Amino acid sequence: MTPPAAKLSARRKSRPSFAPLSAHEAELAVFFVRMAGILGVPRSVAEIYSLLYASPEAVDFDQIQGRLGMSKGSVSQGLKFLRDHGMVLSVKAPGSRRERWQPTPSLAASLVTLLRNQVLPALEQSSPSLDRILQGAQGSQASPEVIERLTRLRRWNARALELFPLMLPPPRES
Amino acid sequence: MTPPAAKLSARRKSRPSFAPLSAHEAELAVFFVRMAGILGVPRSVAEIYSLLYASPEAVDFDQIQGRLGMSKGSVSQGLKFLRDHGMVLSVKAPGSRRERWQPTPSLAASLVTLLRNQVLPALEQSSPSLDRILQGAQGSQASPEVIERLTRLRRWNARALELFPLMLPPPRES
DNA sequence: GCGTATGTTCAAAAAATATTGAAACATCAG
DNA sequence: CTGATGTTTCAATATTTTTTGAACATACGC
Repeated sequence: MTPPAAKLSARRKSRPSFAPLSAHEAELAVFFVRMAGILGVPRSVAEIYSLLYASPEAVDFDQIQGRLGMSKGSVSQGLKFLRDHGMVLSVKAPGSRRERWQPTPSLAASLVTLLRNQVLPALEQSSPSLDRILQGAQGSQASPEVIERLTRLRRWNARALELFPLMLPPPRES
Repeated sequence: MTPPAAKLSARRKSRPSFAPLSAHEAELAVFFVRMAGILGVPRSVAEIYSLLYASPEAVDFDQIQGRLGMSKGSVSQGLKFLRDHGMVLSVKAPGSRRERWQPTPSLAASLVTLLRNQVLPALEQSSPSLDRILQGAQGSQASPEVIERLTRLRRWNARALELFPLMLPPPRES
């Protein structure tokens, strides 16, 4: 099936051809993918982060796409996710429009941000609900045991709500 | 379409017919489903837990199935999940083969167990990987920056690994 | 300013996950 | 013992999530 040396010297852009992941890079990706799974972060996002983490230099869009063999769409969405959660930083080389990416210095801080962003909205949304539910239970003749449970639940919710924001300053302006 | 009073007095078992969830029960379920989502716990499991949580008395298999309107399979799997993570307890009424379920007293403890069960295996599996990766990086001429990152990562992994088991005694025997 | 290098969006396809239900299994009350 | 009750299993199905890729936007170097 080998096609006849496809119109050689296609001037357009020497078809970059990126190195596949090394064994160690691949193994690190497995690690990150596994951990990400626990928080429901998609594989592609974990792979991107892993690549940046194992790279001495900042990595650009095309390298990410090429070395991980994933679509533009995935790279774009993955970087958006990582950006939105403050997990990566971009550096622009002068005289080029292209952005190059690297992991935020502290992985710990990144994780806290991620966690916060996932949990806080849920807690906030639930707060009024819990109040309503508890009041309802107290109004009707609900069992003391259930009321006790609901009370504890609401107390927790409230405590988490005031504790979380202390863990880190709110996400930087976009 | 009303069928002719379907053979009345079908002796077999008066078709129990379970009450649908009350407004408050439903709202609580939304809360638990939302929280469970963060940890990737399926909706059906959260619904079951929520129902038990809001019930003054222990609840049996058929009631769970009936009130939540879910299949036997889901109820069975859901209870298995909750059982395996120490989140529910069963009580057997004397003279009946049927089990009745209630939430474990401490939701906090349940969550820790759940977390531990999800995270620990991942950490353990990853430990040798990380060692290998780091050694590889040190062997080849990897950048100091990357080596530093990998070192920190492994230190974390190790620390988490020794910290986690302290949080609660290992899951009770089945 | 123009044209293209660079990135984003989003509908459709693919993959992963959860749910169902019927058949197999287990157990205990009689 | 045994048969009905109570539960689990698992292949098939339904649902949700993720990925793809081609069309669309944007802005920068020239």
